[in-house]
Amino acid sequence: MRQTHQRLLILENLKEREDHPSARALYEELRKEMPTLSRTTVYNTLSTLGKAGVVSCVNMPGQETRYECADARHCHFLCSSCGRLTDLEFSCGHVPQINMDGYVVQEVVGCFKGIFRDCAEEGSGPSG
Amino acid sequence: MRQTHQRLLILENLKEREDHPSARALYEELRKEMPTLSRTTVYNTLSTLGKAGVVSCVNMPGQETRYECADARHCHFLCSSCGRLTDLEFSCGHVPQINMDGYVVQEVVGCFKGIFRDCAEEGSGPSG
DNA sequence: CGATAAATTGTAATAAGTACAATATTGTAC
DNA sequence: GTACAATATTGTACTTATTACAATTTATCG
Repeated sequence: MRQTHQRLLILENLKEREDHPSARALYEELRKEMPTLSRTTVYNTLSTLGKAGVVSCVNMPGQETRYECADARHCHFLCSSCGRLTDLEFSCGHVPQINMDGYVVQEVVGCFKGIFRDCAEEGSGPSG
Repeated sequence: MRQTHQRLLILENLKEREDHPSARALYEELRKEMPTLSRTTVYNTLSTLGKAGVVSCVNMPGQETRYECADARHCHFLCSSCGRLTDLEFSCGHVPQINMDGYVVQEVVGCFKGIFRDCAEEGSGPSG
């Protein structure tokens, strides 16, 4: 894989931040540093880095796909009030067990949806 | 909530099948029985039933949102070869524990991606 | 049955993501 | 350093899931 300015920029940015940005968010942010950057490149790069196992993504209903650097397996928590997506320290522990059956697991997408206590106390909840 | 033909039809169909259809798939299927059914109604109904806690949905990268009747908490397995989405009997066991911290969990979205042994043996994998 | 509030419908819009062809850049051989 | 081939980037156009909205229809209650 070639080392291009765009790829380095995207990967560096993804390493620095912990807010699991979407492709759009990355594009908006990085355009400030590299105005010629194209949306397509962001998607391509995330896809390439994803296939290379360097980047992984999180998908939740009604949300854009959000990306992070792939490291140890962990789960995610999405706050339905503020939209922040954070890492949870543990990983789902059932993976080895389900390899027994009729399928082979390649990837674990564990995600928890709820609301931060802060958010719950501030407003009166996500929909009110 | 009003009891309409459309809602009953959608809910009944969702109860019968176990393939976790997408809104589009439901629409295509149910149009045979009710040709006047509109796409918007399918989306509206799934959203309404979702808010009522009757229906839940599963989201995986690069996939349409797929729906099922909400029952006991469980995880899902998506086969990257044939696209089938099946229920896994267990649920992620960490939910009570993470209620301790700074957030309240409302929903668990546990999903495992991989390949059915059948699919793996038949072809030479999803991309070949 | 008639009123009213809610649901359905179809069209149009939004927006995430992809395809593609032209241009530019990278890594390598010399 | 220069030339070359392979790969990456760019921008536009397209696809497609989902949402917005206004007009029409239907469910429910008296």
